[in-house]
Amino acid sequence: MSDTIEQKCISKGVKLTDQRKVIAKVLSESKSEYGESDHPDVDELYTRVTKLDPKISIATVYRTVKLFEEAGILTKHDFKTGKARYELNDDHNHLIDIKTGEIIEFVDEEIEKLQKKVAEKYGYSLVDHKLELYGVKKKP
Amino acid sequence: MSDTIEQKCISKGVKLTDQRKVIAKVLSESKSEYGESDHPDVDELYTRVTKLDPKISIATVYRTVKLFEEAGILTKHDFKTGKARYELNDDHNHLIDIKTGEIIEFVDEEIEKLQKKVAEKYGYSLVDHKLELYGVKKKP
DNA sequence: TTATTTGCAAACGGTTTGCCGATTA
DNA sequence: TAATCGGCAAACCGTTTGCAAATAA
Repeated sequence: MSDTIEQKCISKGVKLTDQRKVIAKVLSESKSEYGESDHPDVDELYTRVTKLDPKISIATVYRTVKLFEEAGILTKHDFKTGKARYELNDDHNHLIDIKTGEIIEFVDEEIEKLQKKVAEKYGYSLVDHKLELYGVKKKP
Repeated sequence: MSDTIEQKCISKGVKLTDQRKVIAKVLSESKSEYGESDHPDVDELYTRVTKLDPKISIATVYRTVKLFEEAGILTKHDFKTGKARYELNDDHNHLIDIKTGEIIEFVDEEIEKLQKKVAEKYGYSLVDHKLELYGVKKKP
């Protein structure tokens, strides 16, 4: 589970090219100072990637990001902001500050359980879910 | 609360043009046979609208839909499908069949409460939320 | 009348793709 | 070597916008 991206690629039969290694490196370093993913978009990834290898094209970033998503390595988010944003796969939800855009990650076991229950109730088994909370900071 | 779209427009100071009336009409008739919204995208709206008034342009549909959204009449959804889809404002969540694309609407008071609790926990007051469950139908 | 709206077509911005030389396994 | 990949630039597609004519209030 805590394999590196490169290991995951190998186990999924994804060819490891230089460009993909660089992109993988940037992705695994995409953490905020609190250790959470900072959810970069493709442009942002592209600028970080070209610092390590200036010859990589943005088309490659798009292709790689899609590849990694299909391999179950990355998760794509749309939020309410036009551009798609990516982060390493992990099972958590997002609380988004509608004033600042700050993103807080959280998990809540109880909510997870209830989600499963709702799906069951309609005769479905839950495959995936997306929960986004939008809020404003309260005065202390 | 159960005002018609036209009434809402008037109370929000939105000018009622012929085109907007037609689009409002189509939107309020956008129900599945079970009375749920069928979540049309702009293209779909456009084809329905032009059946009533063939001269309306797609630009007007885009502008109107955005206007109605800003007026709190419509809700825009992105789901995982490229095009934005719209429905009359209502407070419910979506369970999406990943095989068929069928959309089931649901509300769950318990989940709502927990969401509010999570936001509070991080010092936020909840302004909006989005919950999507993706599932597959179980064998009976 | 006057500010707003519409239709048209062109522009936009994020994303995808065809071609072909380069690279991986 | 065979299959896949990457760079480039052009295409794509949903959405937005500038402009002049039309229209709601």
